[in-house]
Amino acid sequence: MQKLREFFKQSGELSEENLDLLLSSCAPKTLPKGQVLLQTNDWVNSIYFIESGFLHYYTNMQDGTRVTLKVVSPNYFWTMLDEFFNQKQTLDTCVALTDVHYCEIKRQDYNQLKSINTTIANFMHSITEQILSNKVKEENDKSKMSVEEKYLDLLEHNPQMVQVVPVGILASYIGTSRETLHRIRRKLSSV
Amino acid sequence: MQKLREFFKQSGELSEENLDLLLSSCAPKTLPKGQVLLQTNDWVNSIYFIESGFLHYYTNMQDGTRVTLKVVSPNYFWTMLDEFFNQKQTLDTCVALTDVHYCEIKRQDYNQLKSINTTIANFMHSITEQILSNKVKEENDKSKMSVEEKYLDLLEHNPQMVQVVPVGILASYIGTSRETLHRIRRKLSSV
DNA sequence: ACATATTTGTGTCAATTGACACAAAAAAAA
DNA sequence: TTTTTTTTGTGTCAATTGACACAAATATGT
Repeated sequence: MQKLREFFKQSGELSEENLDLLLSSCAPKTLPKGQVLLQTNDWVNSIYFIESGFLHYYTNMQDGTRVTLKVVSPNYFWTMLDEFFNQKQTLDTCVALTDVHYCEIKRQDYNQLKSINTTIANFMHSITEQILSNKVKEENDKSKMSVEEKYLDLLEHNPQMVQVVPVGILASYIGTSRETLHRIRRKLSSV
Repeated sequence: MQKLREFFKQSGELSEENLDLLLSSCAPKTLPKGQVLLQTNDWVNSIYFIESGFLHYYTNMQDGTRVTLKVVSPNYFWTMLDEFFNQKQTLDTCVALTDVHYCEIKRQDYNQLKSINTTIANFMHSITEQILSNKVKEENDKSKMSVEEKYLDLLEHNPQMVQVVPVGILASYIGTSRETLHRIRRKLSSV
């Protein structure tokens, strides 16, 4: 849980005591490559923090194709937020693209944490605010970029993801076809 | 502030007393059509709740074009989140597309509210969680839709916006060109 | 190590899209 | 009301893209 500890530390000031309280609700786990984390009809009862590896979060379309909603990278909190907060079953799927080490926080523990003391509650609220503002910033930045720029941005900021994740999934994540992404890569390598 | 009062009421249980405390930090204001709410180099020090009218939130690109980041509709909280939470100056612009009635909550009041009592603090955290999960759900839903489906979805769920907002801005919001959106409208009206 | 399954690289072709240009209509300003 | 500005509707054309098809290369499982 080393990376999660770091994440909490740099998110704000927190006594060692409170930090330990937080971490005591986080259970370290492992998911081998190819294994399912969540799938259609599952209830979503946890938040996940990825310590290492990549997850593929996608929708199964009626025609059998998959639309990538997110490739989850290390050092991020992730869950199916609508389903988690509003206690719904999901229609989507999340599988491990590589072996994954993660920490799991169950809804019950998440809610309990908020009632331990106001310092922890404030800290958790501020993390939620940061996740929200990062999310929106990320989305805004993307809407200014072409497909090629999005790919270059990934290469720059998350090269490991480009190496590890199959091109078809990358393309779907960026919002284009496998062939178009391939054309971009060919062009870039020829220059 | 009638709509904001309704919004709070249906977001959770809150005594009349706490509701009044919340509303006492919200100042009702008016912005005439065409007026600027926020522009390049402004500091973002408030959250806004739109009671009526529409705002246009966009980026000014280097080549002079504008990329629409959001058309803000009534009954939503909105601000430039990254700039608000992280106290930055913005590079973007937000103007009124129609006369707008809104409520303003300043950062100072927002932070003070959280310290009044735990009920209010919990309530505010849960609103942040709802905004976050709605945002992500909205984004996921959109990534499954074609341009035409996005337009039909707007027609169904926000017809007033389609009526009031210029086609060029709608197109940019949906992520396409004015001409393509026009082709879609022509096709739909001929059927 | 071998057999099987998945992913990649590539070409062709049809369909979609964006860029440009401009007249008509509508809205805003004077 | 008249003038000016903004927005809309439309056509043409070139460029980009997605769909399909398949061989080569990798990765996976036994």
